[in-house]
Amino acid sequence: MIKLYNTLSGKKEEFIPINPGRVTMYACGVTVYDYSHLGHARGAVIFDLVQRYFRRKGFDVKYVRNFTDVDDKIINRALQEGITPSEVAHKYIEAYQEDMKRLGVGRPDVEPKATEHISEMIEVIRGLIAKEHAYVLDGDVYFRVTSFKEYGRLSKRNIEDLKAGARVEVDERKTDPLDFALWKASKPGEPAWESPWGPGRPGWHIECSAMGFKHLGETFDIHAGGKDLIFPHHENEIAQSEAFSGKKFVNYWIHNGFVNINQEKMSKSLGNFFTIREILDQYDGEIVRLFLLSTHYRSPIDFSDTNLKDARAGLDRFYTMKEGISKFVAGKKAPGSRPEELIETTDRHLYEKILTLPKAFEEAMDDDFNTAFAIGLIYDLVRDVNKFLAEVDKKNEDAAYSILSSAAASFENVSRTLGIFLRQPEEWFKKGRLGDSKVTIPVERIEELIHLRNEARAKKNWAEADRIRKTLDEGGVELFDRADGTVWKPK
RNA sequence: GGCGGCGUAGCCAAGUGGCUAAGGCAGAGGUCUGCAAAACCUUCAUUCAUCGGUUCAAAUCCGAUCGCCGCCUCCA
Repeated sequence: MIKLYNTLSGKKEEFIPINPGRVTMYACGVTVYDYSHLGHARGAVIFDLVQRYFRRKGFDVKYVRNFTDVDDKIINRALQEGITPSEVAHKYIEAYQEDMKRLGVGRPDVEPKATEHISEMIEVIRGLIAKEHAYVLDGDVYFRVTSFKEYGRLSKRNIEDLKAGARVEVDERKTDPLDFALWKASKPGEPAWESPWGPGRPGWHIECSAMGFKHLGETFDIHAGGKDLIFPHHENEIAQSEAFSGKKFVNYWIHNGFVNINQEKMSKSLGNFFTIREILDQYDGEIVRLFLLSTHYRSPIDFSDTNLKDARAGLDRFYTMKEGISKFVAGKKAPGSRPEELIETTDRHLYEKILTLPKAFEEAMDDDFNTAFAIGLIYDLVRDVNKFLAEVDKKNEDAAYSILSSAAASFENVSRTLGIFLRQPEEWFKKGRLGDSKVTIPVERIEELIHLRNEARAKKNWAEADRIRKTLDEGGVELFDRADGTVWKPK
């Protein structure tokens, strides 16, 4: 049973799909007017994981994440860059796709663009006008907030409070200051589509309703987005959708917390943001992904160098263990039948823990996608497996094989869902860690120096060995002499 | 001003009524190692912002206080 925190009720609720075994899910994507920042990455990573988790649990999932490709900011950007708005949108969609790929975020089933759903939006607006939930003003169309009695239910506000605190400059023509635009008449030179109210473009909120309707139906299971979208975006979506269809729009609303810097929300307006690609220049995508998953998705997460380094250290530890397992298993044959019987009683507990990891993982994930706890479970078992590896020589070989190959399988099982810890250790140590390093020596030269140093070591020429170590150290390379050979890592 | 949230060890972070308050990083001591690191072992919160209350029992529920943050304007 999956429980998730529903913003609508303010509580964790058992997930009950509209159609048994199926999940329809919509996540608000990005407005493509610039490179996306780490805050956007957080939502993308967590909701990608949510839909993957539903699939793991056997649900047939339809996951939709949109691109807002028509908007004031895109128009402004186009003027700045001297290209058309659609060129701006195209450029940043491409960039977003690259960023997502590097973060291990899969492509949703549908990635609708607002500009490709203009006629659907017009239909919804037309319906809202017919039902007197909307009105036309000089080529603009506004939604009449007071016509929807449940307005404020999601964000837990009432219309009076909103009016009292309103900081919006009031457009005197609107019937009510809270009314929001469904359709905006275009000024000359702006992107425009024909409509019953004259040439114009859609307001922001209407796209998600129209695209949700089209791809998922008038009522769907889950709608996701950042906490900052609760009001007004999602509140407005509910109002216009339910006023139009007369049906409940969405059963479960889930919202992720912000990425903070020095306890402040990372945002464009504060100017304290890092784009995903800036961060990926320094840290491998897997580090960033692990960092984002190591805090519960509804809590704020503080972006800092220390926290990224912690994530990197965690990956080092995991891959060191994975390497240990591979080294042991390599070259050995799988034992015959019932090797479990050879496992010593002292290792029974470990074996049990290994076999139940996927189940424990699911218990954590079932509880509102508690990835932080799930990762804790993995680290906990890493420690136990390392302990076992440290004395594996004393163990029965078949039993050890059985334990370690089971461990590899269990880790693989949960890693596949989390989208981390999936690489080969060599690849992690040679490539993954290189991203943020200050390694100034070419890899071939490093290997060559290591070879020379080992020749010196073989002759017990420690002075020469240490000189080479120092040279590499100055080039940002750290050496580790292990029983099975010398390994290097970026500092 | 309205609404919402948060405050757990040096740092990050789970836990939201009841076994020893997960896990990680950093630190300390040890095993190992030419040196070093990794790995392993040991250690590291009688206590959960503060003060009251409810309860047989609270980090977990209630109230107050202090501090921080978010939304109310485009925002993941």
